[in-house]
Amino acid sequence: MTKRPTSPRLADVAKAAGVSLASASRAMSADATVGDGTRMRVRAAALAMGYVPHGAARALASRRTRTIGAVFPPLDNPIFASGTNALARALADAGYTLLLASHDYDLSAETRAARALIERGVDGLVLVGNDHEPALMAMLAQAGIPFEITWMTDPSQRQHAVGLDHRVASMRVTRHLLDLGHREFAVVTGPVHANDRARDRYSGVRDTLETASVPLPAERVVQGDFSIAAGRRSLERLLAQAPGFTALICSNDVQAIGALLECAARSIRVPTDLSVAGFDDIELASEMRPTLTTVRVPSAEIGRRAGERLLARLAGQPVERSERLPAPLIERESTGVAASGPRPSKDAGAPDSDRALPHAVVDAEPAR
Amino acid sequence: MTKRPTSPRLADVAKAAGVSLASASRAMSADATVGDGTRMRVRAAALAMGYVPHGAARALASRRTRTIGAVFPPLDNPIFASGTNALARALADAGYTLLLASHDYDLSAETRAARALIERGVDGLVLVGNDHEPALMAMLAQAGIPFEITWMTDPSQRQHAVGLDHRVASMRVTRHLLDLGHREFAVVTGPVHANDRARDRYSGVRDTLETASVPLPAERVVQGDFSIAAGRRSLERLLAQAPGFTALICSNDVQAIGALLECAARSIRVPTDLSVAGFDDIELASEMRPTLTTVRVPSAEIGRRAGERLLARLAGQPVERSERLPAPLIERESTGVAASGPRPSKDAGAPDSDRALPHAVVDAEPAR
DNA sequence: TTGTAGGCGTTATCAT
DNA sequence: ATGATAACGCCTACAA
Repeated sequence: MTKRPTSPRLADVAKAAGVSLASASRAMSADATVGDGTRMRVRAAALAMGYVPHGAARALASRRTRTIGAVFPPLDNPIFASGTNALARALADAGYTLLLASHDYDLSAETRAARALIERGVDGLVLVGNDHEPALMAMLAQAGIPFEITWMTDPSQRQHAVGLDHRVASMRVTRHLLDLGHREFAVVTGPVHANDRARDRYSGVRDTLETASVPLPAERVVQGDFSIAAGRRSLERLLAQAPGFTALICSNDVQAIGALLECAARSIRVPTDLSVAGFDDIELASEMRPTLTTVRVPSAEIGRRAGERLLARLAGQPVERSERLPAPLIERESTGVAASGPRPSKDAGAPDSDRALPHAVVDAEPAR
Repeated sequence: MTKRPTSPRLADVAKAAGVSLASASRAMSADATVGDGTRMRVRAAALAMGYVPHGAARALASRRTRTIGAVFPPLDNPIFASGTNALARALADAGYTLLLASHDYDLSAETRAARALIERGVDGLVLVGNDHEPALMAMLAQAGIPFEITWMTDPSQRQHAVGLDHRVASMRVTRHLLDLGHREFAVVTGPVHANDRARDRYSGVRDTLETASVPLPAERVVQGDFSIAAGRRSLERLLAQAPGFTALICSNDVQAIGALLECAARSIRVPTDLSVAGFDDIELASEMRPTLTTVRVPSAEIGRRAGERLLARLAGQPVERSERLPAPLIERESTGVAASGPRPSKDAGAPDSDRALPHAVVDAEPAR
């Protein structure tokens, strides 16, 4: 044992390069004012010694960690997985790292997780939706940490947010089915506690039907979590307790695919006997047979933009408060003219030709 | 403006509680020797002032961050998503936080990502597989950071690892199909660069066939990435360039499901005309029609165990070097007796009754 | 352009 | 059980 092999510090690098600690520090950080020769020598010495900066020391002195935190619902959900992935990538490209925490739609767990991230000194935070404990918001305010709300927009424009209007998108789906002549609806909703996205989607359906004077009795609404199995069971329950519906709206694609599989198992023809719609447009939606009518949620773009926006704000650049991404209705094979639909509202004779275009993208952004 | 509202430091809490900085520090960290009264007063003061510990300062002084890093391939892959999820949870339960980085099967990106994590002072690191740049291993060694290899075991027992033997599991799948009388095989392999799991799975198939003197011509092997679309295209290519096979082995479930969907589109009956097998046992595998024969990979458990093992090692507890989790073959509906299978190796008359048990778990751990 | 020196907020080592 | 006080490794005015 020669000397106890502790990893080299910046001071060691400086000594090896024959410069002061300060110069070494400048040479290592990109944009400082250092002589070219000095920079080269320092960098070379650092490389040779296998020097790795000490993040904590750097953070303590500079008061920033080049780290962004994110508190997400379970990553098992494909949309959050792809969002996380895109977020991590956007940050990495800028030399930032993602600190990740997740929770099971449990607000107090979310607060604890966020607290852990804040203690770690994250420079910014990414949250999902607007459902949070006041304590969390207070912590963020006191710590002065910039944050982004994702997947949702903030109508009040108080928070920085990048996402979509789940309610409007959901109304679009409902209207699509109404236009196909459906009058007997059933709904599979997700867990709505601590999940404003699911709540908005449900209220979009309910209110649209109400406006159209189409009833949605309580027995035609069931709640299940976001899994294929839950989708199957939900349809099963609906068929048992209130059969006779011709249109089924699910809170997300995973549930809808479960419903489609259950239909296949029961020889229920889709869309002849039953139309099924989802939400998210995961890869499987366009690959299933029948292909699934759904709303395209740009998860990866949400993740990417959240990262970019946060980085821009940290750099002092202006960004618009709330950014709404398009969430177009994607009409596919799983929805069609109502079987026993009474009076199809519009051109009930023609829609077959429309449906012949499976992957047609109908971006019905409300005209305004 | 009264005083510039900077967030309170431990010194402020100490003052408010009427104790010294040192006592306040001890009162905040669980296991120190402090008087009960002191602890109470300090905690109360901290709560009242909304005190949040400064992680960087703490890390600098204590030389540990209570943070674990993980460098994963894309989380789009369901197995990594659930593994990440379980890992994050296991760590959170112990007061640790997960620092996450991901890469696209790019070794140099992986090294860069790991470096970023090490700079952040992670107390431990989780990697996937054994394919890494020597530079990364050198960094880990020099920094003295404990790490876990996941999804793979390390036969040499040099590294700490928790995972499964992809080769053996893959051989099990192949033998299952051989036993069903298949002699004409086709294989969809994943990207094998920087992915020893995929390599092992492929070699397991190839070697098993070779041992059985069953040919696997080059035209019967295609490579595609891990997506449903790639699975479909791969089957398409195989049918175009070398039709006539009765068994298809895919590198993972996502590809296999793509293949099943393509079969449905082409009216190829599964398993009557073609048997299809996957790997991973994602949720969809048991929900698809036909249900998919595959290997159950305990992704969530791998993530959880990786976290637990790392925490145990950090606590100085002993853990066995390399931990192999069971990866049983799950026989389901997508595999069956070879249509034109020449001389079924064994009891070709009976297997139908076996196949009548769709979800049967056959854990064929090699006897040894 | 480069060097000097004073923090950054906590923990840990000593005394007491 | 508690209190001073010296690290911890780096950044950043400020001075030269």
